[in-house]
Amino acid sequence: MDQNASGEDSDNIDWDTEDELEIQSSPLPSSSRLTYPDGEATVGDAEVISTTDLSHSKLINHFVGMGFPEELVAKVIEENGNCSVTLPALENSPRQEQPVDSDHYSSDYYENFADDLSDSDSWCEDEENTDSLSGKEKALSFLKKMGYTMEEASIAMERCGPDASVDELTDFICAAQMARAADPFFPELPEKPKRKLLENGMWKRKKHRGCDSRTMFDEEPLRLPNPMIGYGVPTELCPTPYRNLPEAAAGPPYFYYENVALAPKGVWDTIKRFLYDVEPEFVDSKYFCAAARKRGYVHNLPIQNRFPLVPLPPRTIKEALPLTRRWWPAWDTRTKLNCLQTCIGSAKLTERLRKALEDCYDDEPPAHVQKYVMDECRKWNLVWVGRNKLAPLECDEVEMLLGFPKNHTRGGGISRTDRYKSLGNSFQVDTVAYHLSVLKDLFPGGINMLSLFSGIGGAEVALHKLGVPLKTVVSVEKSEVNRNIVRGWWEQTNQKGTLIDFDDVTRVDGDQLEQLISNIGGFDFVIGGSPCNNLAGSNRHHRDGLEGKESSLFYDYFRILDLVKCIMAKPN
DNA sequence: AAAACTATGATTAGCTGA
DNA sequence: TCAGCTAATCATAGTTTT
Repeated sequence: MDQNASGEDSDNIDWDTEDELEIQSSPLPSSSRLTYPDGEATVGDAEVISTTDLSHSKLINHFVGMGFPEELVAKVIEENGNCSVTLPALENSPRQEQPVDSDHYSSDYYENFADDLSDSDSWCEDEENTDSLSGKEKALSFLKKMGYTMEEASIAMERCGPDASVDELTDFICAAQMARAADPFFPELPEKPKRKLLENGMWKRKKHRGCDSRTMFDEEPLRLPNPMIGYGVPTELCPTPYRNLPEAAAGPPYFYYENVALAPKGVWDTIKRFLYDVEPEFVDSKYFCAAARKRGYVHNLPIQNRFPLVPLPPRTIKEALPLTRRWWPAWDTRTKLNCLQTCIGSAKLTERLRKALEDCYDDEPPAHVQKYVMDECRKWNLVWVGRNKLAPLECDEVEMLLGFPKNHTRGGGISRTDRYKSLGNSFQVDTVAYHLSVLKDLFPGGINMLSLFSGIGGAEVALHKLGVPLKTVVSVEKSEVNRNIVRGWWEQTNQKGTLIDFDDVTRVDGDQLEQLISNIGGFDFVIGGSPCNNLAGSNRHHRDGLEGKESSLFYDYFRILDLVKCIMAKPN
């Protein structure tokens, strides 16, 4: 077999990363303190941070940053010391069922809030009256009394787990409500005529009503760039632009979030708003390898002086899969594969294609057959493996295209089906590594990393290939086979640092994070790509957007990142 | 019980010519 | 400006085989 002959034995390369990797146990550096410009006027950071749940304080700042009047936020905080009570007070406002109707954008929009705060005092009493119930019933009952629907409450219970505190539950519901309220295209919202009116005329008119009326609704919807090269790719010559990060986005820690670019409308606007208003960087991995992979990345990393992994991977199908070259007909003009997904084409399909081609004598097939074959080839990423023979990619070919070492996902008890699934859900290593390359100079002594939704370890592999020493990796991954893959890779590559496993992001709480941060001296980097199941176009059944069963775990990414930011900012 | 196998559209965005 | 077209898409559910 000469399919390895291209010299891609990346797992055999000496990466010269044998620096001493001492684990630090020093106290938090006071220099890592953050400032929160959003809340500086009326929301006293010090007081808010001292309340029970740190993430709430930043949520408050978000409300201010998103256009809620500071007076209102401040007032609510004054009335209720605990953020977890004040946030629902804000969110039970008209915003929840806010129709996209120009009538509701009048200047008295916020004046309605005052009325909705009227019974906020009674919540605390209700909390004490439910002691006799079980934990779950108690929480449900409490949430119901707070004005949440049973549906919201039970979704939150399911998402946050049975042992979640009321604070965590309300936190989750608030996040979901914020998303729902902020999404002008949310399903239960108005019929089309009004929407059109808004898009065509009313939208712009509102924008010119002065800075005071600036709200989240005024933002232009995000558009995907064409070409999809983000702030630049190694193979396209263009100067790196300068970008101005929002102050609230600044680290520590550095963070990096990933998900599918082609999500339902409004999803990326929501993601952006939660992640400190950082503009997503949309990049297609076809500029890094032989397969397309359109993804959005939200991060606060520097974008100057990036460098790619070398050697550069093959960037055409024929270079990546040289054995297929001799079978490739001239009328199949593909040079790149489409997105590598979690499932492959069936044998029945390739049989149908073979028969359709064999019926065409020995000449070129007629146009309609060519179109039929090409449509299926593009849909299922088929490659030519013989005369009239098409086939889906093998697991190891997917591994290679995604930038993983050969056999990275092989063996150790994982089925072939699960290999495709895990690979299809992974990062493209070269793409991510290009973005993360700036960490090498920033952390020559290595990094402490929090890796959420780690999967098969795309982030870890990328950093290792870059030569960034991994001091501590706290990895959170639900799938046991995936955790085994990362653990196996960790040992096989003779990592000198520490790998710590968790299995459930919804169970990661502030106490655990405080403990971890105090032990390792803080996280330098938080990375994760949350589930795309409910965002991806391939999902026929439950493409429910960010509120979907799995994709709503995005809010846990935000929650955990925000907790880390707050803990790291806290003077110690 | 686990793994393999197979059938199953809709939502976007971009392009083009009327 | 817009209907009509091309094109892409980190998947799920049900069934069969191992």
